[in-house]
Amino acid sequence: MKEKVSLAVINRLPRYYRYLGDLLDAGITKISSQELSEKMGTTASQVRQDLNCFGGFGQQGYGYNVELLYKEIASILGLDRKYTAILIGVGKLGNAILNRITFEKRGFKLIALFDNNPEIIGQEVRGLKVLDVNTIDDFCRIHKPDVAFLTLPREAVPGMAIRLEKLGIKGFWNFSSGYVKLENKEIPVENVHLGDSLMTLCYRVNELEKKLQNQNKI
Amino acid sequence: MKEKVSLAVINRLPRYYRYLGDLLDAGITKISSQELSEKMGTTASQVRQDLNCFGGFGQQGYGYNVELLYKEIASILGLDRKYTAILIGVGKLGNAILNRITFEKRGFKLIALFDNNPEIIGQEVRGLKVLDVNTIDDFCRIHKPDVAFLTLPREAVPGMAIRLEKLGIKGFWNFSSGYVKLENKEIPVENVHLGDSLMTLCYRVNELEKKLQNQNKI
DNA sequence: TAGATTGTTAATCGATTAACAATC
DNA sequence: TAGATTGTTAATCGATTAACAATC
Repeated sequence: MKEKVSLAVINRLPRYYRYLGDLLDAGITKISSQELSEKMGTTASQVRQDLNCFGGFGQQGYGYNVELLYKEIASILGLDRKYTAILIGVGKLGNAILNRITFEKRGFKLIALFDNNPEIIGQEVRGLKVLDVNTIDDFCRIHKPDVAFLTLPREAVPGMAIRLEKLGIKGFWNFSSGYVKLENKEIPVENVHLGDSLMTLCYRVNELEKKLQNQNKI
Repeated sequence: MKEKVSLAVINRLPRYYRYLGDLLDAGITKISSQELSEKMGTTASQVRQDLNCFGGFGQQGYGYNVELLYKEIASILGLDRKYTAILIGVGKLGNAILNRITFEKRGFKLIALFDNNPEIIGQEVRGLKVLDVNTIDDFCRIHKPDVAFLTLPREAVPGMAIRLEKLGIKGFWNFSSGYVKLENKEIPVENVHLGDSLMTLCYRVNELEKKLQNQNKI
């Protein structure tokens, strides 16, 4: 068991988890590091190294029990813990996220939604009434949510982040290109920078094109 | 100028680009690698190494011209190229993406939307009529779009990806947890795995909690 | 010119891969 | 027992950081 596990490994855990879930659904009960690595597009060595950061879940000569490993990874990720979450910004993106993600399976329980648009406030979304963002301070003092999902406009993000940090929020899932810059550098911030992802795609398509053009020349 | 630039560097380019855009907006004309690194939370050395993969854009004793560097990075990423794109799946997520991302600034021009829901087909979104997904083959043969944005349900993704690959699509932006598994391994696939991101956040919040608890014990 | 800061080479660090003894 | 496959140590590879001469 390792002292401090690198972010590279952590980022692979959800992927292992997904693949194992698929195997489970397919009724497969055991898998070797070799087989799993082929599915993931990595090496057997890496699979074993990664898993052994957290413990020896396999069995020599046999491999890994799919169900056991699946549950172990859920436990490592803390998906059984259920942190409470609030979402700020019930616009199109907020709605899409609410609609698409099963928070409960990912370690969170959504307890409130906030917006500043009078037309949206009061609406019911996914069983929760949208609250006025002006009441967020009181809400946090009373209910002490663990994390915040930020699906609001770019400009509003930095201020809201600071405000929520002061209110005791200890994790951010940020969808805007605005920066979540906090006092406490230890508070985790997961950014989903869609624009960045798209620009990376642009670069890679470019590279492929260049390559194809060079091949045609030869 | 480097032969093959690592993905680690590529993934940082959009971030440089964003920060430079902010500087530009703020009317700042020059910046040193040191200053830029502080904003980005990295080292001056890394900034210079990264940029020098593509050319010497700075000037000794002065630093980098913000506007010039901004334009250079746009050109490296290929944002001036404007690849044509289609989007498949005009549900909540598709709509949110359409609403939020300025494709034109990210190297793409959206030319068509597709869905299989009769209620959605025919609607106009962002100036484009939603087309029946059954007509996608003909559309691709005629208009030869470069890339596809996949915002459809998980189950539909693998089949659609293969179908589109055969139709000549050479880049995918995938929002589902379904796998885009292609014949040609060189075709770029950018996955936006929201669930993975959320699970990583869960892990990191967990780590922080553990740390705080240990501190309290001491 | 003196000071600042780049571009680039060299050193370090960390992550990935390979190898193999342990063992189911 | 023989075969398979893990857990783990060692080797390799790549990425990051440091250092410094070049030069604006």
